[in-house]
Amino acid sequence: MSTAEDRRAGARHLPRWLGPDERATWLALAGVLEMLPGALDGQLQRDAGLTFFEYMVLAMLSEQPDRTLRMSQLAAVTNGSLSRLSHVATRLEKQGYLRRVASAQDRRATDAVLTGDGWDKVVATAPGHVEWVRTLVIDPLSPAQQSQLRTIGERILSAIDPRGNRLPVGFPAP
Amino acid sequence: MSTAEDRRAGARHLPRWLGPDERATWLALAGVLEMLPGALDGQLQRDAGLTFFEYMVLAMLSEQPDRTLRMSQLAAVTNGSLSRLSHVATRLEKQGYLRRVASAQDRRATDAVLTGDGWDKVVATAPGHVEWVRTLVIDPLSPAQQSQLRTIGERILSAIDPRGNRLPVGFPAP
DNA sequence: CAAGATTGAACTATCAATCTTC
DNA sequence: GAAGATTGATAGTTCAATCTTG
Repeated sequence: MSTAEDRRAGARHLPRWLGPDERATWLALAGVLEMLPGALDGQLQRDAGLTFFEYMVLAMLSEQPDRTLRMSQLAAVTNGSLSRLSHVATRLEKQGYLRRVASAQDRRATDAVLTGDGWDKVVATAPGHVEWVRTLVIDPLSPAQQSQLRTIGERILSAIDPRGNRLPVGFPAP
Repeated sequence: MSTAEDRRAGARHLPRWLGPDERATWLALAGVLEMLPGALDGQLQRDAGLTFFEYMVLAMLSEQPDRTLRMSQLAAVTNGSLSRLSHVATRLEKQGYLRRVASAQDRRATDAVLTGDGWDKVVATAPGHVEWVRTLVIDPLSPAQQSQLRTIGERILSAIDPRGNRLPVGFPAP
């Protein structure tokens, strides 16, 4: 048996609408989703001519002992698709910040390697970027809130991708 | 007096690097920033042929008593730029979901009005979208965490835009 | 057939310039 | 001159198709 609302909405179950508190939570997060990427891209674009995703690619490579990562692993740690990474790698390669070399072990695979110029770029860019991240995200939050945000973020990520191919790689500390 | 690190980085102050906890917090949030928009867009694109931003535009209009909002106000409540909204409004207008009419009071202004088709589109789309939002962000969190996320999100938004032109408008409950 | 990766086309967003009205 | 809004060009992302190797 179905209700009038079911048929109107084409839903198989009565939709569980968000309550006032849930709605406020969601709108706050949605606001962050719309605003923060632009704020991050803006600083990096002005100061370094990089997008946030491009910076993350270079930064994640700079964390590796040999400054090298398989394309598929690099995509995982930057939370991007392989296709997106491939396009970005083409751009970064043209700018001389990384190069791609065929893997010796698995001949399907490609390794991305940070060049000397790429390393210098990260070293030059990281301080301003980290300052900006502090200004927008870290400093406005108490240590308790930072801890809460970490847990909350990890839960949401698990809901999006239960497999969770996110590797424990680091943030640049050159 | 400046340190070697200052000169190397071109920084005027010693960069305050993120500590391990801060770094984990930031990486968790950065992961959400990269993954969640795609997950939201994916559901809406498949089920309704809409982007998340397009859905928000229609949903915010559907909240208004007269289903009408000034373009600049609509941009504010959807956390988008006026330029972005203008392009999106052109697309939505072509699809018949909204129309734009010159304001009577201020002849510089334009009012966006949700059409009957636009209303129907929101009614048909909202249940599936709300279910997906529940699955990804509400249900994985305890009520306490939801409350924390709201406060945290609002703090970050204040850091990005201290003026905070965000209006108290609602979520669709058609 | 699955995994790793790349490519081109279509789409979306951003930026600067522009126009009109207050 | 500033506010409200639009436009065109540029740049970046996504999607599906493709290719090669395990």
